Amino acid sequence: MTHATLSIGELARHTGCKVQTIRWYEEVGILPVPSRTAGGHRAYGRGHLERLDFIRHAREFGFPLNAIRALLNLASRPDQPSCEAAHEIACAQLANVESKLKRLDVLRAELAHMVKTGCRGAPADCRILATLADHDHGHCLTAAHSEAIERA
Amino acid sequence: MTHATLSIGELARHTGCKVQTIRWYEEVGILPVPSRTAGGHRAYGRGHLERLDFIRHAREFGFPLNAIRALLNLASRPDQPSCEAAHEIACAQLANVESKLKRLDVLRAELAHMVKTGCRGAPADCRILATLADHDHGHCLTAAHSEAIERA
DNA sequence: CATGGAACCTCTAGTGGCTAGAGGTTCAAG
DNA sequence: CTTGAACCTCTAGCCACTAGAGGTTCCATG
Repeated sequence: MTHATLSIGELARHTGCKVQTIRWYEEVGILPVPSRTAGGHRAYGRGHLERLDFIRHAREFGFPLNAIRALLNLASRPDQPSCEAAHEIACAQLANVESKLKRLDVLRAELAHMVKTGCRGAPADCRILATLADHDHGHCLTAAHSEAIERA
Repeated sequence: MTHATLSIGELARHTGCKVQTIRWYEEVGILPVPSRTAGGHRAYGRGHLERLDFIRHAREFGFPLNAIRALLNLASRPDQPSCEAAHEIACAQLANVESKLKRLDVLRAELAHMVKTGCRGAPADCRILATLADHDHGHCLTAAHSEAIERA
């Protein structure tokens, strides 16, 4: 009753996280090292469950692990500046997502244009290959994608 | 006059590609091995320049290297089925970008909500940390982000 | 022709966030 | 006591690069 323990598989089921991922979170120090059974199996407690829930949820929001680490530190000691710092981290992530969206939107328009134009029967007239081969970027809708558009 | 050669640095300048990246493209076999000077420096020709231009341009459209490899093969021998195959690859990339856009849009809305709600003075009431810690996802606008929203 | 510094060379390791597999051990149900 | 699922560690791979160490070559000056 005091503190039931969970195997790594049970923890995985409870959190929707893969077993290997849990072990990897332990390795990179974002999830505390659990105690072990006599045979060497990991035994997790409620604290681990909550922390992993937090991590998974934050990952779904796209926060990188470093940001999650910071958020977890803030959450663990609810003293004064925590809230502001959390706000900053969330804002940074929002800005990140917004910039990705912008770049992807440009990209979509260009790709859609490329696909739509297609080719006119003859393979030599293929617009897709022509667009990609074009030195002057003349087929592009914009030149705005010049700096690393992927890595989005 | 016949075929001026370019050093790796000159090729980099002409294509907007980093020197290391060019070497890496060679290593993974997407850019042909160039000839060398007596001292062992790489010497590139016009063919390399054009191919690297194609690669860079395609990368700006977010095509993965494997797709670019396929596109280059198609471009090199303009026989019948090339155009259709190129179209397929471009469509796949467009679909890819569109699905990323959808997921990022959901994400943006949720993040914006999270940031906007903020906290109400007391750090214990911080909505950001609360949202992330929330087991039931009660603070989320949607539950649609459940499957891997990042990797976008 | 000597010199110096920029540009080149190879090789290794790191990024982020996992995922997959080999080869072996432990646990729990029957 | 047996079986087989779940666990263990360790290594390597993914993608597309990027960074750095430590050494060599090139070429424009003096």
